[in-house]
This record gives sequence, structure tokens and C-alpha cells, in this order.
Amino acid sequence: MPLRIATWNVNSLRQRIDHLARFAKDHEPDVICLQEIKMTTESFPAEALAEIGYPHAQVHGQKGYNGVAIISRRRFTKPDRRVWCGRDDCRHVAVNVGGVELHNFYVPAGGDIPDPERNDKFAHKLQFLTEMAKWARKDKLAERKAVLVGDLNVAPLENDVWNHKRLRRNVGHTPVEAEHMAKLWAAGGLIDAPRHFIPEPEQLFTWWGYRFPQAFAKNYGWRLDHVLVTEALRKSMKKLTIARETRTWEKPSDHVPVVLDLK
DNA sequence: ATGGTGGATACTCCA
Repeated sequence: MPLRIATWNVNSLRQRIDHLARFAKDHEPDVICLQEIKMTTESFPAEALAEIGYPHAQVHGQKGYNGVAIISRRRFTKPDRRVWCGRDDCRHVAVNVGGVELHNFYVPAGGDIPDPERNDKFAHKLQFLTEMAKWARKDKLAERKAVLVGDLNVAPLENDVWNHKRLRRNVGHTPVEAEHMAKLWAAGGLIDAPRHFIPEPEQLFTWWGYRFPQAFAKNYGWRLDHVLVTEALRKSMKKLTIARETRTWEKPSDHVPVVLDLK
């Protein structure tokens, strides 16, 4: 049975519920992994999401910041969540669905200064990525049919940003972050699904910032949102879509969905 | 070197 998985940082589910409905209608994912819902688990709009075809939800939310959820057309099992870096700040949720173990992450953005000595947020981000890699290795993720998605807040490859030379000292694209990402891939036996379909040097972006109003028009993008699969799923990957059109809708999220088809 | 915009919150933090 095919399984279509989407990941999307909606930057407030309350603000993006109509966009989510439109995206779901256009792309028909079986499962959607959401990040930055920015609401409590109690205020999650489960009924509205059931109405647009997603009656099953696993939510890990809090007031104001962060928050993740997995919504699904299909029933799932083994709902799970983990606390990372000793903080329960709602950055991970997992389920088993359609024969795969699905993990949804929101990695800390890391602040502005790419120095863990001067910037606690950057230290937190590196620690979070390190913990993910340790978990993937210890839990033997590589031996299972697993999919890891989410806003990992790292653009690891040269063509994952609009200008590598200019941005390699910027948080999100520094060599140390790329190394942490590579360690995660190795620890989990993970394949970079979008790059399986669209290898470098083609540019691949999922995020265009708000701060420069022309960012999308000029394609000043970054690839911060990831879909990773274990080796057992390599041959199951059928199609990869980056739903760029959502960034042109009125009052968009700064991130666009990434969609993977598994057979 | 700096500032730009958006979302949640409550006179400011985070991205």
C-alpha cells in the first residue's frame, strides 16, 4: 500500500489552517508532520482537521512556541514523544503508520551567532543534533523501516542555500552544523530523500525568510526541512515534491511542505 | 554593519 508523507513547518497552525486544508486537498498526503504549531495540545483543532480528512492526530504542543503534531488519514500505533536536551519544549513526536516508524522533529533554530561559547541557543542546537545522532545509533534506527522528517534548521549542502560563499558563516549553514547533520545521517543509516531524486548541484530550497520581502521573488532560499529514510526504504521511494506554490499564497508560512511517496 | 517581517504575547521573545 503506498504511503504519502508530508512535512511542513506551518509557523502557527492557527494562522495556517486554511492553507493546510488547501495543501491537503491539492496533494492528498496520507500523513502530515507539522512543526511550530505554536499552541497547546488542549487547543489543537482536532475537529477541523478531521473534517479535512485527518481524523487521527498525535500532538505535542505548548503555549506560544514550538510544538509538533502528526495528523493522519490512516490509523497509527505506538504514539511516542521524547524530551531532548533535558527540556520538554515540544520538538519531537513519533508514530508507526503504514508499516514505517515515523519521527517528526523541530530542531532549535540556534540564534544569530554561530559560536556555542557566546550563544546558548547555538550550543543547544548542536547538543540537540548530537543527541539525535546518539539516539539513532543506540536505538538502531538503521535496522528498521524508519522515516525521520521535520524542520532540522540546517541547510547542509552547498546548493541547499542560495549563496554558499556568502552564507557559510550564518547559523543554519556553518560547517559545524553540516558535520552534525552528516553524523546524524551516518548514525541512523539515513538517506537524504530529496537529494536521492534531485542531486547536487541543483539548488533545492524549502524556506524563504520573511525579513527580506523579496526573498521568494529573488529565490533567496534555504533547505531547512528534511525527509530522511533508512536503507530498508531506499527502493520504496517513488516521488518527491516540494510544494513551493504554498509560499505564493496570501500570508504564507516561511516554510513550504516537502512530500515523499513510498510504495 | 545593519535591518528587514511575521507570530504569540502582553509591554518582548523567538524565528
